[in-house]
Amino acid sequence: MLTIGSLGKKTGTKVQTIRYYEQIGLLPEPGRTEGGQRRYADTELDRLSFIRHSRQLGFSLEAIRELLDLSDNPNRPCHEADAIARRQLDQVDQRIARLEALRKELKRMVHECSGGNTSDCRVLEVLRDHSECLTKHDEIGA
Amino acid sequence: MLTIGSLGKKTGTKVQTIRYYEQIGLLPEPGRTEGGQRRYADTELDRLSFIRHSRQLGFSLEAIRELLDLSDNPNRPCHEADAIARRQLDQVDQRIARLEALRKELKRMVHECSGGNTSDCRVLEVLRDHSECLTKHDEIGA
DNA sequence: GCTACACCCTCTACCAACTAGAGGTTCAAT
DNA sequence: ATTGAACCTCTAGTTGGTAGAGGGTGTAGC
Repeated sequence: MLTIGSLGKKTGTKVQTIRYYEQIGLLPEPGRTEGGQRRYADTELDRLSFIRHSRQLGFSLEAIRELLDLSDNPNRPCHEADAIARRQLDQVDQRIARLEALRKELKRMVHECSGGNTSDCRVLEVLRDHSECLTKHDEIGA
Repeated sequence: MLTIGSLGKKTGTKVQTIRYYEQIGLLPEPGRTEGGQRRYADTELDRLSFIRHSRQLGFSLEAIRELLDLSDNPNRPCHEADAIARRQLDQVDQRIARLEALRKELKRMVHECSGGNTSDCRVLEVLRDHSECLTKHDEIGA
């Protein structure tokens, strides 16, 4: 039986985060000691590892909730889990594309700056005047 | 003189967001009509455009606050603005690198899935068992 | 058995950067 | 004068946690 602190150490999770996951229903309510302290078994360790690993791969807590649900029902078809992962992959692809457009623009800004006063700073100038940009980037950030 | 709504339309900003920027001191308090409605001049239009453009390039509101400050003082040296932009560029580079590691892992997961039941789903299996991963990705997400 | 002290408990509030809605007022056109 | 869109303030919600106050518990050493 693990205390919340040692569970945290084993999974690389802060204690508050574990309680937070319990609060939003991602982790079940664990057993307690007489004095009211949480004690965890290996099932909970596995579940928390699953959650943390999924977070590292960028899945949202909502997506993880679905994945856990699928994982709990071994006879449900696999394509649902697959679809969630594919969706995540798409999002990552989109974010990379946006960030790369961003990088290009920033690099250009920074390279054109030649020192001096802010009155003729290229960085500020570009920020002031959108028309100086190469791309439209309506939604580049995010 | 612009109403808050038309200022929003011109800059692609929601009305609530403009009020929010005012609240946190990014935009000055504008003039008001007798009835208390905000009215904006071109200075504010420029300032909001600057903010929105910077946001599109991924700058934080705090960074934008500094940039606006520099922009307001034309005789301050340019390298400060340059440093802020470089910092942003570094962050973007790091995010891209992390996302690319992520994409690799996700792609592998998805490709290995061959349909069937969740009981032998590769996606779920990889999430369960970190050791199946190619990279360490302690901090891949984010 | 007693004491120290690290660890645990709940609760509230905070972070970024907005967004949404309730409930009420004003502006401008007809 | 009336209508209706747009405005006002205020509060609360979003995601995924993090921080701190104020107090209780578990256990190791003596």
